[in-house]
Amino acid sequence: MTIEEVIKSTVKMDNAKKVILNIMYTQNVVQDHFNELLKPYDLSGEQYNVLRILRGQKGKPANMCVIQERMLAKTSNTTRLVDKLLLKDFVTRNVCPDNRRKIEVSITQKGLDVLKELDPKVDEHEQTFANNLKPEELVFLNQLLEKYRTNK
Amino acid sequence: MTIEEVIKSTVKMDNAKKVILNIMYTQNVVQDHFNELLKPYDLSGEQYNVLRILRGQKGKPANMCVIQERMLAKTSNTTRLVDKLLLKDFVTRNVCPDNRRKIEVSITQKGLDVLKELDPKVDEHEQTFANNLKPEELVFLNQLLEKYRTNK
DNA sequence: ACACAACACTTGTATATACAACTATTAAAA
DNA sequence: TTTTAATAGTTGTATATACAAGTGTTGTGT
Repeated sequence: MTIEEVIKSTVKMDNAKKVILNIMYTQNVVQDHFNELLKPYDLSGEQYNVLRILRGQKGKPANMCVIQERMLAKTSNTTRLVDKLLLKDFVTRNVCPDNRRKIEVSITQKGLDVLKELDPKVDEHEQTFANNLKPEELVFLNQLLEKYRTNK
Repeated sequence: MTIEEVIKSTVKMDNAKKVILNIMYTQNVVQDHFNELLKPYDLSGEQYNVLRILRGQKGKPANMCVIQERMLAKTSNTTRLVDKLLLKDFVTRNVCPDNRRKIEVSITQKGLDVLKELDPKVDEHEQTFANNLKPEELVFLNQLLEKYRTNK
């Protein structure tokens, strides 16, 4: 389905306009698909993201600003995101002894377990889309997107 | 900046994973840029979108479900979106005489004026990004994104 | 004609996000 | 040492979005 069909546009658009709509819409489609996957686990996409960042720390706790800078969407509310994860016992939160302004957030075993259960499903999600392209097209798509957003 | 640099990833990712992050992040960058543009006009991206759809009707009013199906993000709340536009006198809303379940929404002159003022800025926004790619790359990016999201 | 289903939209509620103001702690300057 | 500034997080408020239930209108079957 072309982007013109998606938005039922009658007029012809130039490629600069089309590419923006394509990026927006594709992100939407991918995100909807991912949210479906997460729904049974009562996790939002951003919450999952935080758990991934914490697992990437390999045992080392992360403080709030580290989490924030590693997230894709620079959400202004890491605190409340971590709150939600805390309620589900997926993370722990402690004041950093060296610098009491800082908070040390770590993933719990329960958090690691849920990630482990999700891993194959997330892989499958990624592959579902990636399989629509040849390996070299995938590489090229990455390069084009990177180049497209240069210096913003 | 590669997507690995953006999220400060230490480990190597495969291309299927990278492309998803690239799509998510690029959408984010583009959207932030666009929101900056709209800020002085007190319009959200979705509100702008609705105005564009209404202008596309060329005088013919659109009812709620027409607006909804033409939007990229299938938001469940066209009503409240139109409410906001109504408060700013950018649209009118009337019960359809032929079928009183339906609502006819039309853009006002004030709405058309604000779109006209925005047109060159939106063009510039689109070009800012598009200029990072050669014309044939832009075409290819559109094709790849379209192919990537096939059948979802 | 009446009951019932389908349609088009609205409203309530819970959650998410954006932005700014606020608190506590530490670092730097006077 | 006291004041001031910078840092790290938190909280309040307003707005946005998602999902489900509700209202009024029209269409269909008996």
